[in-house]
Amino acid sequence: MAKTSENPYVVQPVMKALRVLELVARHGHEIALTAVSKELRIPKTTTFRYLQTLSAAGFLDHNRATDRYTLGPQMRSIARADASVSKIRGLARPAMTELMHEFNETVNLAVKGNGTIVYIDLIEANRSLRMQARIGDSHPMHSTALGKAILAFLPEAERQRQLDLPLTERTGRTLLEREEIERQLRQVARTGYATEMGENEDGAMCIGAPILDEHGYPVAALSISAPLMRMPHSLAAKAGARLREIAAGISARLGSQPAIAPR
Amino acid sequence: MAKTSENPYVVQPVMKALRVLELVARHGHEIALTAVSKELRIPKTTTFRYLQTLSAAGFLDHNRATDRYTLGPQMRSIARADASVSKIRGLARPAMTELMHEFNETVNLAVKGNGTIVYIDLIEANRSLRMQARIGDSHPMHSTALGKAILAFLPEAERQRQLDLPLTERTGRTLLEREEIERQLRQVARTGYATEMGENEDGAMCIGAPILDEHGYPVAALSISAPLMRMPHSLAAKAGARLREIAAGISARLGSQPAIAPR
DNA sequence: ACACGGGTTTCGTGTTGCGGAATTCGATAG
DNA sequence: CTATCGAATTCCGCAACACGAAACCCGTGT
Repeated sequence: MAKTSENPYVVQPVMKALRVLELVARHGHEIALTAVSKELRIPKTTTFRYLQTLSAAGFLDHNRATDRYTLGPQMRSIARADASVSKIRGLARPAMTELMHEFNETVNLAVKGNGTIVYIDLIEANRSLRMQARIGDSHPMHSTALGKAILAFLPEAERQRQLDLPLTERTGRTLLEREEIERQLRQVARTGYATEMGENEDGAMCIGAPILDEHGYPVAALSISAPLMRMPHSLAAKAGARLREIAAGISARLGSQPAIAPR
Repeated sequence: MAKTSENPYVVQPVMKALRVLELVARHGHEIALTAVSKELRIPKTTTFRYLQTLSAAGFLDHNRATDRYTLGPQMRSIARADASVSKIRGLARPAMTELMHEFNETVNLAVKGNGTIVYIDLIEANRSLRMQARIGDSHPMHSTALGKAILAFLPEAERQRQLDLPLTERTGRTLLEREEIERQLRQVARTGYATEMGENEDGAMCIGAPILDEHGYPVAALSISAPLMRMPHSLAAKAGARLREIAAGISARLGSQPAIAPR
């Protein structure tokens, strides 16, 4: 077999299992062990083990009734998440660049993770003083403008569930009282953007607006972050309005209906 | 390690590699070897091999410039194909049941594979005499009504490429001359449905209409199949018209613009 | 120049994946 | 009810090969 010649670091079991995964996935319908084994010329026993492993990991689904295999939830879930993220990133990027130039501050894009927000893109201002998140970082919902923007537009039940979790204290100014947080979230829902002042990182502030999908669900948020000293109230209000506007534009392109329908 | 206790047939390298795949995929952005290794508590060397293998298989993408990994084309392609198939199947199913009752013959749904059509669903008529395809089977394009319906609506270049391949002879009546096939395809393009009489299976016939996606590309086709003796010309014409109508309905729900725009 | 962090390569070890064969299971038939 | 076939599981002994520590390489920052 000349298969190994390519890359000395490929682990054969993994490679073969991936071929099984691909075959099953592309088959488009339930397929049985023997069929896979014959098609790929991998002995039945080995194929069996791969199918078991792939199923155990959720990448395949084993229908016990028919003893056949299909694409599993894990694959679908990963694909969905990825498609959603890249769609949002793609839609947001031009607007983010524009925003960055407009205010000459760093612009961030984050999606809602499980109880956190995860940065998926950011465009850095060309300034010496800046404290940045990195793409892939997670931050708590309640201590960031990005998170507060999302929280404010979450369905009531889910928001309550989020706020019931223990709230970590990132800085001395991090909001921890339920009352105060809820008051702010109502405010965010009214104005359409959230503000955070030194609650996540000392000396830094952030203004964020939510991005809603076609169901009106806040899947992501857009923000501008700056050192506290560089962002006076008047400028913050202007930035908030601008963020709201741009985020709404992205939401619209995700299929979200604006509050007041045009046409 | 209590990990193995579950299922004695899981092969560890595969399982661990899948955890790597999942982590990278869910990270939503480029991630480096060391980060993966630390996160999953898998030694650097091993993680390295998995990342190499996953990349070699196309499930991950290795950015040589930054030495980081992202979700690869293979995953996206599989996900796309799967989403498309299940969407079409879901949209078509009710109409297929209806059609089956209307004509009391088997109704088939197939997607375009690579040079073939692949059955992704079928509803069988409750009759004793029937010769069926099975879900997952592939048949040549040129010998089936499903395939001819798709061929007729393919972009010129791709159709030519298909017809340049050697054409297998399924029965004595299978069309093999380029001239005759192209004549028929023009006819199909005009009438909106394709007919096949004993060209794929002796004694069986089939009538098919294409399902077009939002770009007008024929991603799938719908058909009614019956023994030759049970489907006289007059009935076939009626079935063709009905198939065209129903397939167009499904196409519309896939976002395809009808030939004559309404509104 | 040096240390450091991250990626790649080497290499000897023994784990563990492999696959042939035996077994069970279930459906169909006689 | 027994036979038979085809498919999925289980068993088992062997050695291939995955493993991971450590060495190495290379670019960066100090």
